[in-house]
Amino acid sequence: MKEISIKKGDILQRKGDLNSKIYNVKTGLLRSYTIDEQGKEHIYMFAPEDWIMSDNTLDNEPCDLFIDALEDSELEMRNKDFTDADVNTDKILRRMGVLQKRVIMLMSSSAIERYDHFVERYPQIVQRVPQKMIASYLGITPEALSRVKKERFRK
Amino acid sequence: MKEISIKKGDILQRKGDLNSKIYNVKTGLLRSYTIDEQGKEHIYMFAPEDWIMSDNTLDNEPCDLFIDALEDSELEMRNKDFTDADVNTDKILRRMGVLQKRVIMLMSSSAIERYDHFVERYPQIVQRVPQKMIASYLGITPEALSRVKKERFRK
DNA sequence: TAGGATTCTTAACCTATGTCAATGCGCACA
DNA sequence: TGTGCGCATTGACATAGGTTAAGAATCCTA
Repeated sequence: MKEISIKKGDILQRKGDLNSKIYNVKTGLLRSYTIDEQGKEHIYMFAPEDWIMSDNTLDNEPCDLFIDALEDSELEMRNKDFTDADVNTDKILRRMGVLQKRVIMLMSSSAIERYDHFVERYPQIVQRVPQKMIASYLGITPEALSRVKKERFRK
Repeated sequence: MKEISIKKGDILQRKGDLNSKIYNVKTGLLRSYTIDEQGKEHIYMFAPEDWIMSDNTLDNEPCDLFIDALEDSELEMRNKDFTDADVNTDKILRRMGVLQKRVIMLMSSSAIERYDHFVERYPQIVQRVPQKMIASYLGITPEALSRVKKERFRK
């Protein structure tokens, strides 16, 4: 285990890397994202204080995700061994719960429903990142998010 | 831990239940799915031999998923305590890897790309379930899957 | 082996969201 | 105190996938 401090914009991991670590966020805000063949960015997860951030690419293949800092951050970095007591089962379970909800919402909810759910669940993050990143997390374009927010207002 | 045998069609868990268990599939095939407000079914996961099946709804809330058997199956059923040696970290990591890939593909790939990926990754499952269930897993309608398969063929 | 149920395909039409381009705003910095 | 840059908004248009309905194929099961 190693404690590290990083600045806003610093990159911790790049898509294709092999030495994937697990980060425990003490202060600040991390983001993981991928870039597809068309060069488009898709945010996979935000990790504010008290969350863990890691890439879980299967089979020790080159990882899929970039990880960078959206704010100056202090982190604990360790190798991915799950038995480590500090990466406790509560955080793993919470992570799986978030992913389950996310998959279900991507499959069954409209853009505006996903947005409302996000704002309700993560009001702090909404304050801390530009709206285009929230759109990216929700799986839509910034233009679409702008539009659906406006449309809802008309009702 | 308890060993149970169930028949095709048997339901192990319903949306809204509280006593969520974790199942280790020894033989057979399970499926988890949700039903949205419009009554539409969305498959969350398949679990063939050697996979685990569980609901990871957050905060001990009523669960989101139905779980049923697509084939006669033999299972090990246990409570959700992660420290149990038999629900090992390999399976947890594999599960998180699958979810990560799933989220990324839902956000960045077209229907036909998701289908091709599924067929490549799970050829056995393709043989064992109707195509409309694969469509449901991919987040599209059976009609759309039928169409995109045909369209690809035209090229 | 027939008959009903389920699944798959196809077609016409619809809608949510993407794409592209233009504009304006707000903020950091010279 | 301007000015440049990233971000948000808006509009016109494009498109992937949804909806509905019908028919064809397949499969259970009596």
